[in-house]
Amino acid sequence: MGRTSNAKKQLLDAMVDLMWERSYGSLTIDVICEKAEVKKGSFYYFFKSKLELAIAAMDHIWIDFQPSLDAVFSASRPPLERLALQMHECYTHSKEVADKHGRVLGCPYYNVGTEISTIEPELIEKVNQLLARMKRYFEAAITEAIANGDIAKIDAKEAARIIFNLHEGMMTQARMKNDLEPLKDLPTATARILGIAELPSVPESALG
Amino acid sequence: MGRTSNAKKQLLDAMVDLMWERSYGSLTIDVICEKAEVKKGSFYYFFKSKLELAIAAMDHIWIDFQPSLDAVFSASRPPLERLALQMHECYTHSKEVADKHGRVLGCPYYNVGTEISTIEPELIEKVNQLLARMKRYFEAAITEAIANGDIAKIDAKEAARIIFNLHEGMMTQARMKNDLEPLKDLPTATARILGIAELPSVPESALG
DNA sequence: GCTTTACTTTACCAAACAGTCAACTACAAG
DNA sequence: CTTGTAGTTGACTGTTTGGTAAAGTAAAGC
Repeated sequence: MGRTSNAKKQLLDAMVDLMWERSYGSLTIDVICEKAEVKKGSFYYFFKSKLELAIAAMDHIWIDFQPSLDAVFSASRPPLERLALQMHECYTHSKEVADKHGRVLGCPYYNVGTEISTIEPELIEKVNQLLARMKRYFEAAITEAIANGDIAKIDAKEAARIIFNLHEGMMTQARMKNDLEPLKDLPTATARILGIAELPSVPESALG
Repeated sequence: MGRTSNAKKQLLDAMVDLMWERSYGSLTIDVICEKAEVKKGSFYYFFKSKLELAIAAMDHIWIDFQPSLDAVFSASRPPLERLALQMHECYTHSKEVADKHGRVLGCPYYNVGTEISTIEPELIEKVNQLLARMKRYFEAAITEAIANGDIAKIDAKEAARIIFNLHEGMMTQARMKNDLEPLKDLPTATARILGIAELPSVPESALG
């Protein structure tokens, strides 16, 4: 079967970091290869272009990210608690990333999606698909909260869209200002949109 | 005083369009010059780099945009009506832009701000400054609405941050999906955050 | 240990690119 | 109408870039 390699994974990891830390357009094949410690020939052995690597990198992020989303939105938790935890995790996870990268970075999907939406149709399609998948977690929790009578009857799809876009808008704001403070508005804002005084507090058992 | 020129304005206009339609990173000096119908030598006569032009282009957008902001947030209108009109204008203006450019483009400040925030400190500073200026319109209207007793006493700065970021998040979503529908959630969402059933309707005299 | 196959490496090319410069031109003001 | 000045032009340089291809190498499987 020939020799084995981890160059593909190294390229994906490097691409994820670079797109997050910088931007899609500012990256060159040489820069990606240098960060991945892979020679250019190997790059073209595994990917036919920067675009193809970027699309694969988006899936790569999702595979890393989904387990924590599943944990936060676990059916074992009451729906409003899931949302409260997500808003909390958004802050703590962003802080971890900021500590690791020396800077607040926001949401990689929104960052590159905004940048390339008019330029790279295949990439924006992938980004939209993954963002839609993420939004469904919000929608399911809201639908369940309504069914439980935790909140008044509202349009769950609409509320999910609003909360999700607010979420992303705040992440973007945090990136631009290199400051985590905007994320602290998330629980209050979510509660307001759901028409309740405040979200339930996050149980200690869910933290750390 | 020597010969006159409109090359500088042509470059600024071209840069605004290109950054909005594409992205900052995807632009080369040659592309900018071609769109502006200006030779590269003239580019370097007026600007020392793409970065410097981009910074000037941000101010250029503001100068075009401020009068309409002033009109929408006119003190002659009740504060909640200003917000209602702004949410309405956000849709109609985005539609005009989409008709003209053949695509939904979102907010130029958020677009390039997201892209370059980690790369070009001078440009992100300019963007943040102009976004803060824009946010003040929201904050003033909310403060006045509270003073008038139109809405309950809430933290006006916080509410302005939330509504503003939601606003920008929705514009970004509209760009990514190339679809104006997300913007229709704005009036409902704004009302929820202000803790009222709905925003006042926009008087016909304010339209068109 | 030999062969096949999966991957690596280096050197290379052509195109795209940022940035410069000296010669040139239009025009405003005296 | 002439002179100084603001702006224009195109040709040029060196560098960075995407992309290729041919020779080389490690290991999996027989």
